[in-house]
Amino acid sequence: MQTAFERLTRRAEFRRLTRARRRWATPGLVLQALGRPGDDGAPRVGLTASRRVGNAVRRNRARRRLRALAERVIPLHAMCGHDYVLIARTATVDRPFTALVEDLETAMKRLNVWRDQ
RNA sequence: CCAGACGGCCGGAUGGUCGCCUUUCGGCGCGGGCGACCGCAUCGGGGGGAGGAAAGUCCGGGCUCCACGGAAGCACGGUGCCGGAUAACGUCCGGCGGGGGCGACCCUAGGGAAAGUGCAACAGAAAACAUACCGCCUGUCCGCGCUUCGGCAGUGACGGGUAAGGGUGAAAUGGUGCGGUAAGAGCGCACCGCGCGACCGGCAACGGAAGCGGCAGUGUAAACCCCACCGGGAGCAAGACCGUAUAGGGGCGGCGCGUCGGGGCUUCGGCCCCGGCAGGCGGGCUUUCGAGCCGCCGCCCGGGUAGGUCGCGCGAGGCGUCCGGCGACGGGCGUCCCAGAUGAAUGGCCAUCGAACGCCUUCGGGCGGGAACAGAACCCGGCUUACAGGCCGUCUGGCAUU
RNA sequence: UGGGGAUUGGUGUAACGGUAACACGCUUGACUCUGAAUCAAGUAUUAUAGGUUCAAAUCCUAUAUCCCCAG
Repeated sequence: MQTAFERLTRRAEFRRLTRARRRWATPGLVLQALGRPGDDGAPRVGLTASRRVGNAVRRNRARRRLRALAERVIPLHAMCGHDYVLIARTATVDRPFTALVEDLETAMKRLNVWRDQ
């Protein structure tokens, strides 16, 4: 398997992507992406599930589905040297997994961070 | 069989595949160390990986830091029948009193109202300390009416007795009956209620009770309050350790007022200007000419923001069994090690099976449907709240049968 | 984690334990040729559930939602 991705863990890193205002929303999720100048390392991914998604069980489940989604798509198609944040929405829990995959691919293409194999 | 009461337990299952966190064992590699070994990276194998409420944060404790004098008291807050259990509790167990239910059983903040203060709307005559609106009985006086002239009944004014009756209210100074009386009244008597209560049972709460008292002060303390008991304060973001820099504190040591030529001024000490040479990271200010302050360089020390590590899971521990106890619980023995994350692991996807529930039904079943409440964050004991559905046991009432 | 507070018509606020008040709004009617203004009437599970009390928006307990403060 290719070099996977690292996780975003610092609040400042999340805020950097939020301030960039470069995002694309789909029914299943919202994607934020931003390049890291002068760094061509592995992509880094952060996951967010706010209280609007539901109670703790729904939030955990939404985050875990997004994590599984990232494990499947990011290593293959994400451009290196970029940070990504996947934000859960209310529909994330109930949406079919294949539709979530399409959502993420669409969002990545729209933000011009798509990389063909 | 129907209806119900109480207690306990479970709370989706199986498989495939791809992953995550932690722990342990082994292999290879790199780095450090004389070495035992330690650290890092990677690969492979094994073990473990959400709950009965993990939730709300309403109590109690452990643990840590702060304060302190072994404490005690005041304030404030809490608890509140009695006894026990416990590390402790507002929890639990057993018992008592009161209330509810045919019953099993359930509910119960349930100390003190003759220590004091407050409050009791409206209605009612009167609402807590004594009283009298209507009424009932009665005395005196005046007038009127009737009269057989003896009085009689009614009415008015003033006075006395009374607490039966009336109506109000949540609550009205015991209730019923008989006697009694001018009318009445525990005024007297009987029964019931109430108060005190020798004595008896019980560790106690409390229960029983001879006898005494004609009955005495209604309620409210989840109003203030009194009494008894409990509580020092803060919380794992506690607290400890490491510690980045072009940030910053302290100490020690080091780094400077060069010289030559020409000109000008002079209080004759020096000062200024121009040029050359040498040196350096070496600049600025003050000076009593010793130096001082800022500064720069080196070394050392302390604090410490980003961040990291520990705290962090062997414990009032789980399971089994025996003993003591009505029980909560306690004790002995055996056995097991059983989550530890930190933008936060405990999962994603697929398949099969599947309870509830809904629809249809020829009552055999068929179709749909797909699992409630909910996710550890230092730990433990409780309480409270949420929860589809299912299982087990004990007991009560009713019906039927024997 | 610790502490404090709020919840009353549609909205914003009142109410010593004793008929839930006020303003604006809304609805209906009157007045007007019509509208505005005006007048009249209506508009409440006092967040929910228990308890104390003769009586609870008020006192107590639990629950739900929301807000604020400190770290």
